[in-house]
Amino acid sequence: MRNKNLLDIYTILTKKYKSLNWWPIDKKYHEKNKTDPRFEIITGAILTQNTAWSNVEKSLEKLKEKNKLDINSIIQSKPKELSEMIRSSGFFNQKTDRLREISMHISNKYNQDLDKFFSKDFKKLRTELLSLNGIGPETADSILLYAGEKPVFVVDAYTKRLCQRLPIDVEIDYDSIQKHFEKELSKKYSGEELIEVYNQFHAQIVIFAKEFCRKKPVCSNCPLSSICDYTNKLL
DNA sequence: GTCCAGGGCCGTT
DNA sequence: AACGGCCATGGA
Repeated sequence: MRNKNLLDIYTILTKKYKSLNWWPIDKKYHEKNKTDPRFEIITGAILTQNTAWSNVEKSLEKLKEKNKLDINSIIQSKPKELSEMIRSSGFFNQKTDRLREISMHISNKYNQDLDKFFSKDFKKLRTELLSLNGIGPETADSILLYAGEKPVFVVDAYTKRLCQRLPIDVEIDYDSIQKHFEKELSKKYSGEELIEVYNQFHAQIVIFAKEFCRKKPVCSNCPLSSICDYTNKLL
């Protein structure tokens, strides 16, 4: 049976993983420093590009130690200082440029005001994000969904792998997969609830793929084995 | 020691 | 349009 139903998959994964707190932010830091917590998500989205989150956490801690986790501080920091603080995230020279570029953009065009930034029509905002050097579709969509709370489904390497293995009948490119997920999920959900489903489902897929649907799959005890062709082929 | 992680860009076919 | 090389650290 090809073309697995996304709603079925979501139901199964929700049963297993309950409610995930996927993109934690340090609320206390931002309350104390009167900084915008959404910028921590923007920063994390860039730092985690092809990088383990554990390495990103170290960088975020360093930025917080030095009270630099805000747009203005990033702009004011010397590039060398900044790249040293985010060293643990890897690709630190590029990521320094990328953090500075998006910070400059939000500063120049929105006066460093993320309320203004995110109040823009999110489809236009997506195009705008993609025009920045170093912001590709996944980073843009992570920012839109997790910081902006916009109804945008985030696709990543794990989502692609899941689609190939189950399989889900869709072209394996970012936009096709995203469209398919958004179309299917918005049949059942809407508004705030849809946003929460996008949030949870993406998080579930990442956790699930790390645990079971790895490059070398661990199919024993996989919660999706009953509907996965890949598993059944192996057996 | 090797592999790879919550990508994206740029140059070559 | 598709593909390969490149960017770099730290944990498994």
